[in-house]
Amino acid sequence: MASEQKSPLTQKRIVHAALAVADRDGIHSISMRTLATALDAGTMSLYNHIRNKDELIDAMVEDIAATIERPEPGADWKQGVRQIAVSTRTVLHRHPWAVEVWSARIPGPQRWTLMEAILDQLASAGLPDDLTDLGLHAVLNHVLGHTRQELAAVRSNPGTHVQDLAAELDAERFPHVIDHLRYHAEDHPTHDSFLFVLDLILDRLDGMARRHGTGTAH
Amino acid sequence: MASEQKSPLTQKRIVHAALAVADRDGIHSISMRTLATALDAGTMSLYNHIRNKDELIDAMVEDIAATIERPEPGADWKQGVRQIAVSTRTVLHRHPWAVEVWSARIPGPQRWTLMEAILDQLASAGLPDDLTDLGLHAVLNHVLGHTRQELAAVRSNPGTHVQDLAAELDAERFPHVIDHLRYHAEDHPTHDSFLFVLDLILDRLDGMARRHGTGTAH
DNA sequence: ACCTGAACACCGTTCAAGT
DNA sequence: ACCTGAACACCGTTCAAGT
Repeated sequence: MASEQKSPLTQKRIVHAALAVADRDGIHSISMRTLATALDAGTMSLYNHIRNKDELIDAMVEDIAATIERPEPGADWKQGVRQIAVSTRTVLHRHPWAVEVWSARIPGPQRWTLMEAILDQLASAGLPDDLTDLGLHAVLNHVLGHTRQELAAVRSNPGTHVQDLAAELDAERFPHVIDHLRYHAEDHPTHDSFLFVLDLILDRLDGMARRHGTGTAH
Repeated sequence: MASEQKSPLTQKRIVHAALAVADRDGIHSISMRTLATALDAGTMSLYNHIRNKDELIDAMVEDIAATIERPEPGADWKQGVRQIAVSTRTVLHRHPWAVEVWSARIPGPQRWTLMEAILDQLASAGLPDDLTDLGLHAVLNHVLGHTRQELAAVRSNPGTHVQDLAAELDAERFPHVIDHLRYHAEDHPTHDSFLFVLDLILDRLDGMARRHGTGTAH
C-alpha cells in the first residue's frame, strides 16, 4: 500500500481508460482532465501520447473496430459479409456511444481493413464495380442504420424509452407513428429484423451476381 | 444610422441566426456567446426564448425539417415516398451539418409528421405491419446513409477530399478501397445511385405488397 | 415579461519548466 | 523522452438585479 508503483502512461492505457469511461457514462463524459485523473496523471501528460482529443476519439473507434471478427480467407462470400455485419453490430452494442462517431469521422486503418474485407468478398462474388459499390453501401447503411436505431432510445436520453415516446404523441396526428413505436417496443423473437433484412440484401446481391455471371444482363 | 431600432428577440430570429452560422461554419461554430453577439444581444437574453443549447439545436433541425416537401394527399404511394426521400436529401444538402444531428436526437413534431407521412403512404400500399416497418427503415437508412456519405468528404475535415484519402492509403493493403474511393471521385451522371437504389427499394416493396394483396404469401 | 452582467464550474490546449 | 503546473482563451448556465 505504501509502495504503489504508477504504471507508465501509454497510448494504449489512455485509450482503454477512455473506453471504460465512455462505455459507462457516454462519450460526453470524457474530458482530458477527468481522464487524466482516472489514470492518476497530470492532465497534460496525456498529450505526450495523443495529439489531441479528436485523435483520442479516433483511436478509441479504431480500438473497438479491431475487435470485429473477420471471416477466414476461404469462406463463402455471403457468409463472410454476414459475419462482419453481425460482429459489427455486436461490437457497437458493447459500446453504445460508438455508432454516432463511426459515421461522423474519417476511418483509420482498422476500419479501412474492414471495408477492404467487405469489398473483397463482394468482388469474389463476381459483381461488377457499380454493383459492388451498391452492395457495400447497402450493407453498411443497414448495419449502421439498424444498430443506431436499436440504440437510439436507450442512449440519447438515458431516461427515455420507446413506450414513453409513444405515450407523449398526439394519437390524432400520429396514429401510424404510435403503432410503429409500439411495434418496436414489443419483442419479435420469431424473426430478428436485423438478420432478416441483411439476408434480403445478400440474396439480392447474389441474384445480381448470378445474372451478371451468366451474361443475361450487362 | 443614429436611430437603429433593435428588433426584439424571438425564438424564430434566434433559430434563423443559428442556421445561418451553422450553414456557413458548421454546427461546431455555434456558441451561445457568439450567437448572441451576432444578434446584437446579451448572451443570457437567448435563455428567455430557448431552454438551453440542446433545445436550440433541436429547434434548428425542426425548422429545416419543416421545409421538406410532402406529397399532396391523393398521390400514388411510390411517388409520395419518393418525393419525401428526394426532398429530404435536397434539404440535408442545403444544411450539411444536419445529417449527423438528425439521427442523433429524438424527433420533434415536424419529423414525426414526416414519419407519419411515409408510414401512411406505405400503409396505403397495402403492406402488412412488419413489412411497413421494414420499408420505413429501408427508406430512412438509405436516405440518411447515402446523404451522409455524399457529405462526408466535404464536411468532416474541410480540407479533405476523397481523392486525397485514396492517395494516402497503402495500395498493397487496400486495393479495393482505393478503387472504391476513386469510383466515388468520378462523376456518374448516367444513373444517380441515390435514385437508383431508392427505386430498387420502392419496387421491391411494391412487389411485396402485390404478393400480399393477392394472398399468395402470409 | 423580457433583458442582462457577474459569477460559477467547467472546457481543450500552448508553453515553459522540470526530471 | 516523458511529465506537469500555470495560464490562456474559451464554454453553458444559474442567479440576482434591473426595466
